[in-house]
Amino acid sequence: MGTKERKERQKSEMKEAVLAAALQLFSDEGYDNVTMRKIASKIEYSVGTLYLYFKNKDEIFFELHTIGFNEFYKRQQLVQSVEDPLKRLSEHGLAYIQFAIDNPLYYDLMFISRIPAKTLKKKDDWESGHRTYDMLKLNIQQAMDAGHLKNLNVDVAAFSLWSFVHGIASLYVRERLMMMPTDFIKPLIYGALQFLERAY
Amino acid sequence: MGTKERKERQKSEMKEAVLAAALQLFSDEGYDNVTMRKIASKIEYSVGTLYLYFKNKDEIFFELHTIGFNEFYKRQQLVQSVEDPLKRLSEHGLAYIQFAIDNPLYYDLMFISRIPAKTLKKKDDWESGHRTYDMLKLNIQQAMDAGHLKNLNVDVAAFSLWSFVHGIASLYVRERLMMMPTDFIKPLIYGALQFLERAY
Amino acid sequence: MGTKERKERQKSEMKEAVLAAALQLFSDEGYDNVTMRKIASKIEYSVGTLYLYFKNKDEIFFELHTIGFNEFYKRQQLVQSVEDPLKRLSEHGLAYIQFAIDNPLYYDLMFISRIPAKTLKKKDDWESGHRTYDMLKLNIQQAMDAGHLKNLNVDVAAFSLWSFVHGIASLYVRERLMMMPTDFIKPLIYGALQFLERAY
Amino acid sequence: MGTKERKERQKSEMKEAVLAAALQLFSDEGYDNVTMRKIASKIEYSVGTLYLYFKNKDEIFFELHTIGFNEFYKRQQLVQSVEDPLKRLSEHGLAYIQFAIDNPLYYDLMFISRIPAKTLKKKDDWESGHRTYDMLKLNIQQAMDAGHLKNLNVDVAAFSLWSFVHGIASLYVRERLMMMPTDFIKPLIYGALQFLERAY
DNA sequence: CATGAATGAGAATTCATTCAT
DNA sequence: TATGAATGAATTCTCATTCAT
Repeated sequence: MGTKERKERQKSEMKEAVLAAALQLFSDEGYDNVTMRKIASKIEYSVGTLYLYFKNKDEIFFELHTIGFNEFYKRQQLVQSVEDPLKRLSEHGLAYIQFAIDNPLYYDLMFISRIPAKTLKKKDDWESGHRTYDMLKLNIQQAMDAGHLKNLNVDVAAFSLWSFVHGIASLYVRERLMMMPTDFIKPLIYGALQFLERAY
Repeated sequence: MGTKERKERQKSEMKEAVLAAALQLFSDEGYDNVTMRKIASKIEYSVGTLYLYFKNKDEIFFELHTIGFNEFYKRQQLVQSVEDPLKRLSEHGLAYIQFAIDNPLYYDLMFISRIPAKTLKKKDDWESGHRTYDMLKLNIQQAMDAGHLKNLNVDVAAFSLWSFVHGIASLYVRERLMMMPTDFIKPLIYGALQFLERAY
Repeated sequence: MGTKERKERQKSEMKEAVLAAALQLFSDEGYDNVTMRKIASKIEYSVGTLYLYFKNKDEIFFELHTIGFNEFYKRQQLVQSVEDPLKRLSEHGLAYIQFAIDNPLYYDLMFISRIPAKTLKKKDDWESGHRTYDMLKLNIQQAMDAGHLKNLNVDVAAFSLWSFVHGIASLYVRERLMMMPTDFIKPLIYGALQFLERAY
Repeated sequence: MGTKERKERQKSEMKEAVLAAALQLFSDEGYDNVTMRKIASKIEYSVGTLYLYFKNKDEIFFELHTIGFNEFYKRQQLVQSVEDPLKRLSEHGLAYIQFAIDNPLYYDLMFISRIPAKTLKKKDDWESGHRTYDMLKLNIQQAMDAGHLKNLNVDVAAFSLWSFVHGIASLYVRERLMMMPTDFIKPLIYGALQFLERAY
């Protein structure tokens, strides 16, 4: 029945609206300063309504967490189609940062924020994080096999690359770059990625 | 008067005790879970007493912020005595990370945490941040003048270096490295700093 | 019209289902922990539906009250067919307790529970309580006329008998006898009734 | 110091005021209908203040429970000084009921109310209940040894006596005797106790 | 200087009830 | 008739802050 479908759609639209509001508030005010009241009033509903869609506050944040990691993993995977190992490595870093630029709120939630302990217990999420790290190590190994990144330990290289892109992403996401003229920021980021390649 | 001085000293000892307790709690329980009551009971005073030394909770954290930045600047300055420009650059990075390792709570507070908006208005703090960044740029320029870091823009290089060390420090401070064996972490960090030098 | 009748029947079947669910929940979770949602989900209807059959939550419990008192009175009346006054008195007590054993939820609701003040206003219910008490007094009088319960005031005797059976029933219903081995409880109760007869 | 003592006294006076208000409300409105707000406003304090004296709502009720059982046990013990076993038994019953008459709110809380599960866990309280029951059985045995209560099982007798006095107390406490003229109630109760003795 | 009592505002969550569909 | 979405008011509990002593 069309009716049933419409209802389903409305329900999921509502959930999305709640999640979007929560994500925005979370980014603006920090995890602990987001109250159910604030989320509710942002979407102009009563507080109780939130509880029709989510069991409790934690669940809202856990759901955002999951969505973020899924999208993250998907993006990272796309890079794997690049043939040349060195180019793949570069694209990998670019994709990482691009994810942060495109989804700064998610990046913050996933990689910077302190997260409520309860949420952390559900380890499934971290898996896509680990899978991504393994993917990075594999790419590094293949680049090494192709004669690059000489005289380096895989773990050190992986950690270095991750630190670098995480540093960039963090500064961008937490707006520590605001001192720079806006037009300047992205060239800076891409410049930094090129800088990194000098070390390969 | 000696009396006056003693009182001053006692007063500042008390403030330090409060700040130390607050910093510790901040680390143990996360920014938002630090309550005035917890700070007070940690130093075995009553809550009301805190208000004799600090106007309010924000002021406590603002003061920590200031202390952190001063210490940070002092540390960075020590490096300037190194003659060789390239060596100086390496030491600069090392000092940055060493600060984070030695003072993870301060690093977190200064470069990662979200700070209540009110606090941020007092811009004085950031000054030592800016001074440090200028110092970095100067060091880079001098390294370039000495023939290193060829074909690079100063701003790009400064941003790259900062990102790199901030990335390392962030991952360390927010315990995103917990997946690694403990003994492994510091070699990894020093390895990463060497990796960076390949790009010089 | 048959249609009308069928509808009536369906309506009253629905009401009964609601009342049964409410009574059960009342027993399982305590009066105040029964929510409309729980009742509704127990009979697998939506909450709103309850309001088609009952004005509000109070009405549900008031109706249970009424049903209980009616059943109670009916049971008590059956005893009146016993010829011998003394035997009739004994049977009366037994029937009282048997009602509590067979319908602990009703007994609780009727004679122990605090009922929302609103409900109590409707005094009709108590009538069957009064009628029963009058019946008891009549039976006592007739036993006296037959030479039993010598030297006793009717009111004192009635109150004594009622207290006794109510005491037993209350302890049973509110599970204050749980310390006793299960098999022991009913013999105890019947023993107590015989004990009472020693005073006749 | 007198100051310290005065503060102690004030503190315990406050606790008592809270407990008294809670007990009254509890009796008037039933356990679950007593809210912290109601208690607070009855003593004309803010809600938060209650939490300075009691950890949470349960603790208030648990404390009342404890006080009640202690007083109860003390009262029951007094009777033991009566020499004559039969007289002692009578006094025992009288003391039981007198406790209920003097402390109807406590009696309700202790022997009639449904109590939050958490409270029940702390079994210490029940001990004085059990000790009292054991005392009753002992007294019965001694009355039997003195030639009374012939042909009776101790357990049956104990249960009968308890049921009887509990029945009276319950009806009194829950105001099921309101249909009787006030002046009539107490004579009725004492009459009932005499009635009971006919069975000895 | 130090305290501890007090509070008002605000947090998460629950629930009886209403109402458009 | 039946529903499910929505809400307002209520619940327990916490906390930064004030203030008389």
